[in-house]
Amino acid sequence: MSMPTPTEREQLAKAFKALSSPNRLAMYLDLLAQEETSVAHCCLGDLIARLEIGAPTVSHHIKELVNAGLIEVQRDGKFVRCRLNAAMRTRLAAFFSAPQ
Amino acid sequence: MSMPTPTEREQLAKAFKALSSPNRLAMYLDLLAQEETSVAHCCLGDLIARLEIGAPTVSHHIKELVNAGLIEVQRDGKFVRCRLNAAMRTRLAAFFSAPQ
DNA sequence: AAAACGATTCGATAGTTGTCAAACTATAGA
DNA sequence: TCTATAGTTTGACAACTATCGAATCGTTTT
Repeated sequence: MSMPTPTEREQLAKAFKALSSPNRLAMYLDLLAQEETSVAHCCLGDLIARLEIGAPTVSHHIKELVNAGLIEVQRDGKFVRCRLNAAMRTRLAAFFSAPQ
Repeated sequence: MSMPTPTEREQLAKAFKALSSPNRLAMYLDLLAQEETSVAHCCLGDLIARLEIGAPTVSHHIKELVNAGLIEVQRDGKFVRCRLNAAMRTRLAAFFSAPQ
């Protein structure tokens, strides 16, 4: 991996900060698992049910994850569907990958 | 990547928290760059010179990075040599790698 | 032994953050 | 239009954190 520019470094720090809260990491892992089992939908209610925190907190965390570029959301009627941002995932994988 | 256990999740969150501070991420990047250019030594003074923060703060950050399993340190006379923990790096790469 | 140097510990402080309860908005269905 | 459901916003607070200056510790050099 080549040396990130200062801007890239800030984006990386932002992504890591987003994943540094245990509950936010759990949310990311939930979406990761969903990705791999091809389950179609994942709305905030699902995440709220699995974690032991309130709706406002989940809503707040989702915003952080979106802002960090880690996930994407999309309104679908009453629901907000969440899924991983594949590009960012690839980028983070590259960051930690040893050269060659 | 298989679903991490709760303990693994906490270790991951800890690692991400350690990388979420811009200055700590800069330190990690410094060591990463060193790794790839095969420069032998890197003591705290080097990191202090490159960042604009004081020695006590750098010392504190180093402890956090060690505690998160991201780097390793070793006393060498007056100096403290720092280098990446390769195993943790591999683990984090695996975390973000898409399946297959 | 004394001075110099590299690093750590301590105490304090300004700023950040995870969480909640209450109030609110938006959409869907009766 | 009324009601229920899904999610958001606001305001507040306790806990945490990045940073600093001053004092201290450990090692090397003189």
